[in-house]
Amino acid sequence: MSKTYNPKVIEPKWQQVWTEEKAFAATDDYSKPKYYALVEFPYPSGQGLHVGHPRPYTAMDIVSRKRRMQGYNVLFPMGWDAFGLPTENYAIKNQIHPKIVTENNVAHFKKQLQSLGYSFDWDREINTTDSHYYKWTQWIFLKLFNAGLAYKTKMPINFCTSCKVGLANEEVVNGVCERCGAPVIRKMQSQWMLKITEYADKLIDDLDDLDFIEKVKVSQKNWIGRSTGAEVDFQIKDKEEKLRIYTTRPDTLFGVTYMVVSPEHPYLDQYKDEIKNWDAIVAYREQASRKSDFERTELAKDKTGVQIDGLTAINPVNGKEIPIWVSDYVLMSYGTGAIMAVPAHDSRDWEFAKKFGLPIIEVVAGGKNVQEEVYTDVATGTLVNSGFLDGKSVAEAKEAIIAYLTEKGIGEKKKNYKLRDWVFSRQRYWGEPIPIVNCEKCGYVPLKEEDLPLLLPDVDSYMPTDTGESPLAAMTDWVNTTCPCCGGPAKRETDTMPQWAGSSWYFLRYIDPHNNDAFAAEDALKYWMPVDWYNGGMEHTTLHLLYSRFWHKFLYDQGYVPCKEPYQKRTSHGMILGENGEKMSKSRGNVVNPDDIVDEFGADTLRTYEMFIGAFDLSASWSQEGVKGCRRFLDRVWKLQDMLTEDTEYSKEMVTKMHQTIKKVSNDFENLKFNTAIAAMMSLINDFYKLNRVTRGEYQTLLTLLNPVAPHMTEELWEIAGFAGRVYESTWPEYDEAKTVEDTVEIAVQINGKTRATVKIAQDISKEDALSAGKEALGDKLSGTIVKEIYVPKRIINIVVK
RNA sequence: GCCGGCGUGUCGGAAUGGCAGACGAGGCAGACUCAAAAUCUGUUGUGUUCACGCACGUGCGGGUUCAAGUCCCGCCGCCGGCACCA
Repeated sequence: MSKTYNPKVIEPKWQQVWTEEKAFAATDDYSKPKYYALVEFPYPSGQGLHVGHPRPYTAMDIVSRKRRMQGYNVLFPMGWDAFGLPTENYAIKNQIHPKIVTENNVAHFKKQLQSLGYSFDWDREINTTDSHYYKWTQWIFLKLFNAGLAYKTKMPINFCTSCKVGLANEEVVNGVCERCGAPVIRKMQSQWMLKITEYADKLIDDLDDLDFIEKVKVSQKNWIGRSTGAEVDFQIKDKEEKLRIYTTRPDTLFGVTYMVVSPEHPYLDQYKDEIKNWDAIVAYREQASRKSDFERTELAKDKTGVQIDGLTAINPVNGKEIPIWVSDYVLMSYGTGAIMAVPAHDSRDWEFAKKFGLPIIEVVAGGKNVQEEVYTDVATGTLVNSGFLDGKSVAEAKEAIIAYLTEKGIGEKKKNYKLRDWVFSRQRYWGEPIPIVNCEKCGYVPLKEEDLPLLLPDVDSYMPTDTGESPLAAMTDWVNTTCPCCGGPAKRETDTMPQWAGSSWYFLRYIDPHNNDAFAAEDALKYWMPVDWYNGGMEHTTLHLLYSRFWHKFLYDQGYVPCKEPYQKRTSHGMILGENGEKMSKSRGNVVNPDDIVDEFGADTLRTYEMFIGAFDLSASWSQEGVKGCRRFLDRVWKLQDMLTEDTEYSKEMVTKMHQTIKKVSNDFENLKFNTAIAAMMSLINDFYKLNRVTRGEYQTLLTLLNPVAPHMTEELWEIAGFAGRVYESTWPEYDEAKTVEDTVEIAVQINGKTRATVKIAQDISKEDALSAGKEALGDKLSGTIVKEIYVPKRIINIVVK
């Protein structure tokens, strides 16, 4: 009898063996085929690892282990995305330096991850808060600055009127501060911005050649939101200046009945003296400043606005005078901050016009009465009430009006994006300092490359200031410096970078993590890039994934990386929910700690369960009973050693099943269908139990197939059975397609689509023979006139009768 | 609100348009045991029938097809993202 399966002993044993043997180190042997598998590095929070983390990590660990057995030089690294708001807030609250908090959290996370037996190459561990790392984050920022892609502008931040600090969106709950409950206002602050919009077209167009799951591509395209329309100038009556608007529907220009400018539009201040209801405008502006863009445009059930008394615009195509309103459904950050309103054919304009009793003029026929229902269909309508555009389709009218506007010099074709430039400043301590100084003479001056890294000052106090500025602003010794350009007095930038900065290029650093002369050596980049497979959460699709593609494309344009896209393949995993089907959270009391599962059942059971829990891309609820089932499966595998025979071949009863299982597991691992791969292995083991026998050949194959999922146990069993070497350095099993099919198949025989019998026939039988065998199986159930006979080989026979 | 996704037994979930419910959990029964647990074996969608069967079944309402969980149209419900959480 075998000894009992004890993961508490064998798991640490094998983890130590792997470390000693450097089993999973990526080598610098560039003659071997490479495979770069990447998972999103975690934010080391105080809560420690969550059962959600092991899902993607185990999945890519499986892929990595399989690739090594297939002969690849695999890079599968791990690191820490350690700058961030929660650490800083925790540090302030508990009076511990964020650096210490981070060190503790990282140590905890690392211990937890190591207990799960991942095949990470720990020699390449990185940490975004390490100055040897963020030196290069700052270096990339300087390159962006020098290329004109970083600039400063006034942007609103959330500001708590009581705490006097800038707040993240997450810290604002229903318009009030999460900590103190005081109202939050939108305060204008000078901010660093990155021109991601300059890469908008490339970020959309280059998606075509990438192996990203479709919903990721769709999300990125929608997020960038490219639209083609026109900018048009409307003369302001009795004024020099024109009001420029952006519209995606220039074809509806004859239907304009009013215009709207955003509350932040510069013309309001400019024409202050002529605006008769200035007080009302100011009051409205104040009210709008309390809302986020999201509240203004999307959640607003009721449109609000004020008509500007004193300014009128003139429609350039028909000379009509039209009123100008201020409303917060128009954003300064999209288009030109002003719109022409065509209530008949835009639902927001329609709601606004209905609320304020503004006229609605139909210019595209095809809908119902536009006084009662807006008509926005662009595919079928025909232009009316539109002078020279009458009778044209929407598409024709668009083209004609753009040509007209261009010719007359009153407008032009214009592409626009929903994508906005990236707000790159945070008024926070715990982030990468922005390597810029502000010199009275020279303006914003970048630090010299040799002066990097610009270290985050190591101080005791990093409390927020009450002006909304970064805590760094209070550190005058650090702030006051000299200009790298003229040597005169200058002040350092006190904002820090957002957490997204460090994660925008981390995959490059893994390639050559100890290099002090470059973020990575050229030949190493050439060999390892691009990342072959990157798996991460759907929640990172539009920010992290887009930001890192943007930085990579920039580095490519500057000649620093060898490929224009960082990731060849991108997949996503679903969330692990609590036992009650809700998101796991402390407040809901449904959090499962992976340590407890490892302690009670072992890491191999946790890994198996996380992969078996359901379809990898869908969310799944945790179930303690399900964990037990996976442990039972591993116990059954363990006990197979008592049924082992000396035969090194597959037995005749099992040969088809073996080849089928190798095929199924191999393919399912590639397609992230881990649940069905494990189901196939369970079924295989059930068969061994029925025979009460497993040959050494079958056993060896099984241990290899199962190794990526349950690496510790399979290494132990491999050693006990006396197979040569280690499983991790063995070869992935092959299957013979011809041996995956039985000679005969049992198929259903239907009458009018309803199964009435089954029949066992040779799988390569002719249609005639199949049909007659089917009819025979049906016997006297078959009656009436046969209308049609269908035979789908290996699938079905269907006889249609009347 | 906009964008994306998901609705299948008691539960987690399987099904290139081809016998719905693989695999696991739970239940029931048997073996082992003084007994229980563990383990092993069998069984398990609903209705109806002594039974062979038959009928009904994939959120709801229509449609396409020899054949629909799967494709199309229209609803309902739930989940995720929405730019300073990461």
